[in-house]
Amino acid sequence: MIATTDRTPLPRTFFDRPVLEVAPDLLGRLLVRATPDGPITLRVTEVEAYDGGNDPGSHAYRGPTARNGVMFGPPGHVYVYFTYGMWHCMNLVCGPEGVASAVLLRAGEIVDGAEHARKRRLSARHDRELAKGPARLATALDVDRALDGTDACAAGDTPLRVLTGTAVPSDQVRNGPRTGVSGDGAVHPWRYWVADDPTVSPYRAHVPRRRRS
DNA sequence: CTAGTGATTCCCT
DNA sequence: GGGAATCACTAGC
Repeated sequence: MIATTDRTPLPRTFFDRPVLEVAPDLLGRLLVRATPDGPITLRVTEVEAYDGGNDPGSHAYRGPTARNGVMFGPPGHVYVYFTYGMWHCMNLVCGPEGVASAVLLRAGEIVDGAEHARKRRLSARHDRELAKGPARLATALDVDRALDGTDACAAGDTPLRVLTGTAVPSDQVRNGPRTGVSGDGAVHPWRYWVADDPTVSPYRAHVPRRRRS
């Protein structure tokens, strides 16, 4: 008997838990994004946890700002930030309202609507590279700051939703240091990925860069 | 395959 | 002012 994929939306209670519980539990879940061209479905294969005010690596570490306000709101909503002057990255807010933790979606496998994703990811040489990395994932799914604050648990005709999918068994979950995180936040092994999955991004340690003259 | 570097702009200090 | 939860491209092994 082969398990069929569960298309039921994840309830808000799924996200209203400690972020270190939610992060590994998101692997294998499905993200459905309604793009202007058509729907794209992504199976989540790699994430990172950011533990709000306790975590020097988190955008919320120094309190609420114009950028990170959504992180302090209710769980199950989307936090999108702009970085490196070019890219967007997408998170799902966890924990109760007032607790600013979130899970960064770092990579995934596009299981439906790849023809729409390819049009925005022209440099991808294989479909497994369409969403291999957080900014590639956001680009493939046409996610930018306009989606910041979107409720991913809402019913009806929404731009973005998270479905139950098929959770990855715990013996196939791996974890290690977070990619690109500098300073004291780098010590936590809060990156989680699916073992041996070809859509998981390569690990890159943080490298301080000097500004060009 | 790995390592090095330019691109480009928002946001906080 | 200058770093940033990154990517794409190049050189070299």
